[in-house]
Parts: sequence; C-alpha cells; structure tokens
Amino acid sequence: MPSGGRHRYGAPGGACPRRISRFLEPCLLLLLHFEEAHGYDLLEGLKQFGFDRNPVDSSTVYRILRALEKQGFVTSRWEAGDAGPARRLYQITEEGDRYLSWWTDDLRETDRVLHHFLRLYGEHMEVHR
Amino acid sequence: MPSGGRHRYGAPGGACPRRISRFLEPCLLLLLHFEEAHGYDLLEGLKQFGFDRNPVDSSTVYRILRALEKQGFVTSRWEAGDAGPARRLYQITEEGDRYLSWWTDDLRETDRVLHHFLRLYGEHMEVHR
DNA sequence: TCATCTATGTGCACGCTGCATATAGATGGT
DNA sequence: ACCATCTATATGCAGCGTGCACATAGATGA
Repeated sequence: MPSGGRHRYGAPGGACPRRISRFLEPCLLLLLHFEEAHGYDLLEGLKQFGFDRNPVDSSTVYRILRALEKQGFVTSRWEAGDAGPARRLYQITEEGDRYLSWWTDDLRETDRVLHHFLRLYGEHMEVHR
Repeated sequence: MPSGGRHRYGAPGGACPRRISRFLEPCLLLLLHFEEAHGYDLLEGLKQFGFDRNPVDSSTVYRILRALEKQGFVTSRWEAGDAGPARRLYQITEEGDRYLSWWTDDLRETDRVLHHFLRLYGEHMEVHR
C-alpha cells in the first residue's frame, strides 16, 4: 500500500513521502564534521541515513555541496587525482558547525512532532480495532 | 541561526526545513479517523502537529482533501449550514484507513532514520568539543 | 581504440506548498 | 440599506527541492 498505480499525494515514486525536506543537507554536514571528504565518497556515507533503499541522486548531492560552499558553510579545494580524475575535497567551516547545530535542533523538533503523531495513532488504534 | 539574510538551502522562510514532506496528509487522515470533520475545523486540529509555529495554509489543506477524495481515501458530502455557508463534511474510507496505516509505517521509518542521525550527532559531539 | 569506472556538473520537468486572490453566505454594527 | 467581518471553500501563480537524462573528462584495462 499504496498498491497499484502511481497517484499524486501519497505514493512512493517521484519524491518519497518518507523523506524530510532537505534532509540531505544536515547529513552531509555531519559527515563532513567527521572528516573532510569529496562528494563521490559522501554518496557512500549517506546510505546509513536511509538513502540505501531510496538511493540518493548524485546530482542533488553535488548541487547541495556547491550551495553550502556559496554560503560559507563548507570550503573546497581541488585535489589532483593520483588515481582517477581531479576531485573536490570538502571541509566544514565554523559557520557550518553552527549551521549543523541549528539543523539538529530543528530535527529534534521534527522528532517531537513525529512522536506526537505516532503516539496518538498508537493510542487511538489500541481502542478502535 | 541561520542568522541574517534569506538564502536557499537552510533557512526558515519559504518551505520550512523542519517539515516532513507531505506530512499534512497523514495528519489529516488521522484527524478524520477520530471523527468526520470539515476542512475549516481540521485547520484547528492540525495545530497540535507543530503547525502552530509554522501555520498551515488553508488552501493547501483544501487541496489535499480534494486529492484524497479523488483517490477514494475520503468521501465528502455537503452540509447545509444552519450558521454560516455550506461546508463539506469529510469522512475517511476503509481504503483511507489502510493508506493511513501505510503512512504510519513510513513515518516510523523516518523516525528510525532521524534517531540514527541524532544519536550519531550526540555521540560525535560528546567527544569533539 | 573502446568500454568502463571515477568524479563532477548542467538542463529540464514535475510535485509540494505558500501567497495572493476570488467567491459567497451569514452576522452585526452604523 | 450599506459595509465590514467571520466562516468556508477554492483557484492561479510562482518558487523551491529533487529525480532523471545527459554532458564532460581523466584514468584503467581489454
């Protein structure tokens, strides 16, 4: 469920209903807080955040990284490839740290709302069949 | 934070980064599982789901309700207004019940992913300052 | 030479959603 | 009678996020 055809408003296909809007952004920042990395590897690191079932599109990742750089949340430098083509190595900035912290607070609020919904659903369904 | 100007990718303003994509849909279905209601009152009921800080736009609610009806997840009938204009009274269907159940499973998955992120963040930040 | 893998990027189209606006019956004040 | 206001539903438009198709290009191996 939803079983068959693709319909708007509530079917996997197109945008996934599961995903939190712009969730990729804090995930990338967290991964970069662990260690500097380049986009191609970040794609791997993202899998643990539920992006294995619903794989991430690489173009989206690169676009977010460029946007984050434009806003000063990360910096990048070209790394000459000893194996393979050149690649951007991304690094989080102090402002990026703060932005990640803000994002996390925001996600905690999302979590609260989500719990409210799930608790309400559970309590209600306990009674009504 | 984010402090000043409006920038894409991570600022309240425009779409709220907090919100789960299409979250209104399961909220409306849950409220309708409690009892039949019309759109204008559902706007009130939504406030408990974090839509008080970031108020819901009524047009969005009405559009979702019509879409849900089109797909057979809810039905509506006109109720002659003894006070005020006529209004649609919405009722969830059995298929709507199943759809809500599917949505809830999906939100539980979101919850797991969210917890993974928050736990990782917490553990990491415990060490690194 | 050519397919393939690594790595990054652009163009386009579609869905979700907020804002402005339209419609219209009912209510109440001047 | 007129007009503002509240209730209630709905449409048009525009912007953002994002997936898909495709482009680019260096390196590797058959």
